[in-house]
Amino acid sequence: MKNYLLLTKALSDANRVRILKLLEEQELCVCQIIAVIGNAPSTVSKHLSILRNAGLVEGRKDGRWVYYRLPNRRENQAVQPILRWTRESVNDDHLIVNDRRKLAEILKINPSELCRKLLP
Amino acid sequence: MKNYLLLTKALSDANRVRILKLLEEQELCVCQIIAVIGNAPSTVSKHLSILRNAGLVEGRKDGRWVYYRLPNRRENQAVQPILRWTRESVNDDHLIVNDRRKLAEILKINPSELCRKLLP
DNA sequence: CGAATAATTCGACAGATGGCGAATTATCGG
DNA sequence: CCGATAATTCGCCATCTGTCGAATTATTCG
Repeated sequence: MKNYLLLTKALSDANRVRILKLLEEQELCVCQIIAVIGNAPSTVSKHLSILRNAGLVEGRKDGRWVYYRLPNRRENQAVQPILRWTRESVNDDHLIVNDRRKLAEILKINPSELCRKLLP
Repeated sequence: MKNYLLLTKALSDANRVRILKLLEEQELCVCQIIAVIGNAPSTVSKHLSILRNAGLVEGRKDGRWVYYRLPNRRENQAVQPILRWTRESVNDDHLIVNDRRKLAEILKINPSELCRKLLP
């Protein structure tokens, strides 16, 4: 039950679901997620820690950057059903579609340039 | 997304999950649910309305009593995957096991007697 | 080493949520 | 028709949660 509630609570916020949907596409650096979601860095960081704590994302540190991705079956088998359900349930939502569009734009920018733009 | 969040929010409270797990066994009258969960009637009623609003339970009025049950495939196909996941994910939790025990006791009592006992 | 920068943690605050008791509604039984 | 009763709605309160900006940590690069 404890773990079940960690999952459902993590999934009961729109911005966290948006983050998950972004990561369905590919691994992303925190500053890229910030650029799409539009919250303050501290807020996004907290969301990511909640998702990680529930086992819904994996973090990988590379120098100054931290990359997040969905766990593969080896890393966390338990969350695969709920990730699949999320993948299938939320797709044609305007917000999500628009996020994908934004992400495509952001991926054209060099990540290091991106961060300098975001934190003035 | 709106519907997805209705579901995940509804499922992100322990007492609401307890109610769902009780209903996996059989249709139940509100007073029986109150007897197991132990919250005030108004609280249980609110939980039930949140669950119903998410499509996770169906209510049926029979005279003074209202009975709740899980929706069958005809009534709400969309929630079947998440109900199945809930059924499979939360099972050997102490709280849930104990609720089943309590329910078994309560089912021995005539429902009309039960209610008189509960609301003194 | 020291300035710059990516990310996280901390502290504060507004708004959402779960809880209860009182009031209300609907229904049964005398 | 009227009292009793099952359930819901309402009003209120304590707590939790999402958000931000400031402070902190870790790392790169001049």
